[in-house]
Amino acid sequence: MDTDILYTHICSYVQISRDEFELFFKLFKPVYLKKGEFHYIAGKVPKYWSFTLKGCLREYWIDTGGNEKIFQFYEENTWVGQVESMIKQKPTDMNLQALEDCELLCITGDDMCNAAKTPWIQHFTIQKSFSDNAAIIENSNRIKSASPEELYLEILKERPSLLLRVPQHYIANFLGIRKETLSRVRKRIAHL
Amino acid sequence: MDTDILYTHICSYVQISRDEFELFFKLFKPVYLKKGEFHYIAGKVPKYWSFTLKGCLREYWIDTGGNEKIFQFYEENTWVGQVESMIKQKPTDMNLQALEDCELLCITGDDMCNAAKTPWIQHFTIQKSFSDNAAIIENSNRIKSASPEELYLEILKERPSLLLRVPQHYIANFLGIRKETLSRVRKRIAHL
DNA sequence: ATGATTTGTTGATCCAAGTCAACGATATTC
DNA sequence: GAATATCGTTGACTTGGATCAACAAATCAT
Repeated sequence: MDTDILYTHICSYVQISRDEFELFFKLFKPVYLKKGEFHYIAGKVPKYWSFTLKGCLREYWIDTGGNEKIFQFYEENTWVGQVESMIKQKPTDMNLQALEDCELLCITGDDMCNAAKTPWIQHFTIQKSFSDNAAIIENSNRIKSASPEELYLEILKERPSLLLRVPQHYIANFLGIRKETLSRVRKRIAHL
Repeated sequence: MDTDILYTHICSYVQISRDEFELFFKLFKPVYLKKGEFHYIAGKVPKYWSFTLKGCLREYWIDTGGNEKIFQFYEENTWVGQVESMIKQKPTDMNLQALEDCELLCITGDDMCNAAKTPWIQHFTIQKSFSDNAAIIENSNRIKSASPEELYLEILKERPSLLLRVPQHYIANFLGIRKETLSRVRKRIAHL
């Protein structure tokens, strides 16, 4: 198992030695998902907090009208999990599904809580929580205020890799528009 | 100064003694805002993290089109502040304005960081950050998926006090619709 | 390979909300 | 208490995106 990727990632939040990292790393186990499989589903408490090594996943919930709403896509080197739900042992309302064969590094809620007694891990957790918070707000604001065309151009600029691996109708869903509308937006943009 | 309100509030997150609380409480100072005044503005780093004792505030940002977008209203017994911005000394893009004369309890970013060395305060901070996180996601999801009428009915149910003290056009802005549309929604609902 | 499913495009129509404008009602201010 | 902002309602009109439907293209399964 190549530990470099996660080590590098964590170092972007906190300065730690390789040894400190290895102790933490021992708590993770690899999980492999086939395309289409679920890592957690609505109505249950997720088992793990996970780091994506390979693959792409979509996290969605079902709205009151019974429609799937994609909340987020996760690609390589991102964390995914329902921390609040695991801590409080409260079922999540999100579903996490692999869009490709995936390879994750997973830690249980309990192990994470214990690990958080270690100062640097606690610090990492807090930093991450705050920056997640800010990112969610920013993302939420963006979606609230932009037109479909602006949203698509933004995703084209910010996350071009997504567009190459995720079916368009999922992108449309994520942006809160119909697949037909996205198709037309793309056509309009191409003609510019 | 009546310390009961904040003490009770914090106890809903962590079990602490009155003495422990008083030590923490010493770090807060009262701030009074007149209707219309700003507690922080976009482009600067906010000075304080604040607990609302009295009054109502709106937090908004300016979108790329130059329009005000209300992100949240704050009433009594809620925390308001840009934690990420204070920690990283990075200017916020939010404005916080008093909609009524307000009374806040404020702690500086530095004092908060120091205080976070105390275990219960750190625990409180983490818990709050996680639950904020979950709340923001839920709110963002709601706004994404509901019709104006559903949104208004929800606010009517969840935060009826807001409707009594906040001008309707601010509510409309918060819901992401025009004031005329909200007026018509209200008319329709009244006729049911 | 071939049939079946998933995915993406295009056209026609509809409708909810935006826009513009006028006006009433309500607060604020001096 | 008159003058002035602010706030809320209503009407007429426009429009962007949803909806419905048909089909084309790509992918998958056996």
